[in-house]
Amino acid sequence: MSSDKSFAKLPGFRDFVPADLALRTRIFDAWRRVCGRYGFMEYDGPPLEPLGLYVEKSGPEIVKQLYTFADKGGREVALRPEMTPTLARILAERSRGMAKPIRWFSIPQLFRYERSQRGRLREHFQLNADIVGEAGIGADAEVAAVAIDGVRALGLGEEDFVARVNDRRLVNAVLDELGVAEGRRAACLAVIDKAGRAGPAKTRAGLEALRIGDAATGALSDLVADGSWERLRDRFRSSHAVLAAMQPLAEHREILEAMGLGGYLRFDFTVVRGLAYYTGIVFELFDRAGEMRAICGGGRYDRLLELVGGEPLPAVGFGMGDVVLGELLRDRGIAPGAGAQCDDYVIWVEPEQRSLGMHLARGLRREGRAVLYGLKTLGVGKQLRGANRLGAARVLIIGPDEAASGTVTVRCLASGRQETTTLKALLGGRGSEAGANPAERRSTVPGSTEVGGR
RNA sequence: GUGGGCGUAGCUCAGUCGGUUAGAGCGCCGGAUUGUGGUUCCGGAGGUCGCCGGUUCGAAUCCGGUCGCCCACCCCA
Repeated sequence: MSSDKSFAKLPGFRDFVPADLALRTRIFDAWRRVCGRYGFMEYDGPPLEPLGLYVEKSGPEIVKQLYTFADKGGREVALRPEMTPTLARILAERSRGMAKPIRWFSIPQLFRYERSQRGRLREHFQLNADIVGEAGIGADAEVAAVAIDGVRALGLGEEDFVARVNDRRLVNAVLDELGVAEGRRAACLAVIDKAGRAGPAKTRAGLEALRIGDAATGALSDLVADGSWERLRDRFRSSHAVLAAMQPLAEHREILEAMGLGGYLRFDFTVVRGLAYYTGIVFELFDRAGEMRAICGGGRYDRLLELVGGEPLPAVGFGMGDVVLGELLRDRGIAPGAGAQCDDYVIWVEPEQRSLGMHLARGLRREGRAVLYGLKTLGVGKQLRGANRLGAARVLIIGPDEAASGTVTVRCLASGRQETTTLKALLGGRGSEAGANPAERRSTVPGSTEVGGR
C-alpha cells in the first residue's frame, strides 16, 4: 500500500523481507560459486564516488541519471551507477605490479536516478566479472561462459535464455563496406541497436533519416531483418574486410562449443550495446519466454583503463543485475521458500520439563542442528501445531514419563511415526529416521544446477 | 522528462445511477482439543477506501491536485 508519509521508502528502492532476501542470497551464492570455479577473486569499492569519474567516461548527459550531491566538504559526489569505472580506477592505481590476466568480480549495489519500471529500479545489485590484461578471444569466451553459467547455476537452461553475440569491429567493417560516413556511425549504431524493439518499418525509416544512401539503407534493413551468420557471409562474400572481421566470432563460438555452451549462442547483428566504450565482441543474455528482457550485458572495452589514467590494458567483462533474474526465478516458480530452517522442535508437556528441553536444545544446536520450541507455556497440541507450521522434520517430546526415564519421544512429522530414544543417544549424534543429517539436507539447494551438470 | 492505466484488510480482489455500522476468499489470532500436528467446524482481530482539497444534506463512488505503482516512450550501466 502506498503512503505519502515521509517515512515511506523511496520510490524504486526495495525492502528485503526474509523471503526476498532468501532469493537475493540464492542469486549471490550462485554467482560467487560460479566465479570461484573460474578462478575469479572478489573485490569491492566505495558506493560513493567523485562525480567526475562518471562524467569523464560517459559525458555530462549522464549526470541527470545519477544520484548526485555536494558533500559537506563541497565535493561533487555520486552514488555509483556502475562498477566498471571504479574497477578501472582501482587498477589504474595498482595494476602495474599485478600478474595478468586479472580475474576479478564484484557484486555492488548500484544506483540510478530515473523513473523505475518492471525489471528496472533505482537501486539494484549487479554481478560484475572482468578479465583485464588479456586481449585474446579466450578471455572473451571465458567471460561469456561465466555469465552463462551464472544464470545456469540458478536452474535456468537453454530453453530459458539465450546469449546474443556480436562484434563491434564486424559492424564497423560492414558499415565501412557500405560506405557509411564516419559522422553517421554512432547514429547508425543506435538505430541498429533499437531494431529488435522498433520493428523493421521503424528501423528502415530511422536508417533513411540518416541519409546514408539507398544501397546502405537497403542492405542494413536486410541484415536487421535477417542478420544470420550465413546471410551475412553470403552478402559480403567478396569483402575481405568483413570476412576477416567475422573470424573472432567464429573462434569465440568454437571455444564455447567445446565447453558445451554452444547451444546458448546466437549471432545477432543488432546487438551493439549502447555504451561508447565497447571495442570488440559484445553480448547480451536474454530471457526466451518473456518479452526478451535483458538479463545481462557485456563485452570488450580495451581503451577504458587508459582513459581513466591507467596503463593501457585490454579488458572484457559483463554486468548482470539481480532484478530481472529474480523476476525470472519467481516466474518459473524456482524461487526459494520463505520458511525458517527447523530440524528439531522441542516440546515439553509440563513447565517442569522445560529445563530438560533447554538442555536438549542446547546440545542439538551444538551439533549444528536448527532447534526451535514454544516460547511460552502451551498445550502439547498447540506446540505440535507450531512445529508443523515451521516445517520441523522432527519433534522431540519430553513429558513426566520421559523425564523420569531419561528418554525422549521422537516424532517424525512427515510420517507420523514416533519412537522413544534415550536422551543420551540423541545428544550422541545418532538421530532417528527423519532429518537425521541436517548438514546434508541444507547443502542441497533446490533448483540449483551444477556447472556441466546438464 | 513525456503519454496512458491503476491505488479498497497482511495478500488477491468485490463493491460506483452518491445514501445507515465498507465486504469475500486466503492468511493471522483464539476456541472445539489440559500428552499428539496437518483436515474440519466455530469465533475474533485487522481498513482515516493512497493523500490533500472541492462539490453535496451526505463521497470508497463525482471533480481538481498530489504521491505511489504498472505499461509505453526516452535511456541503458
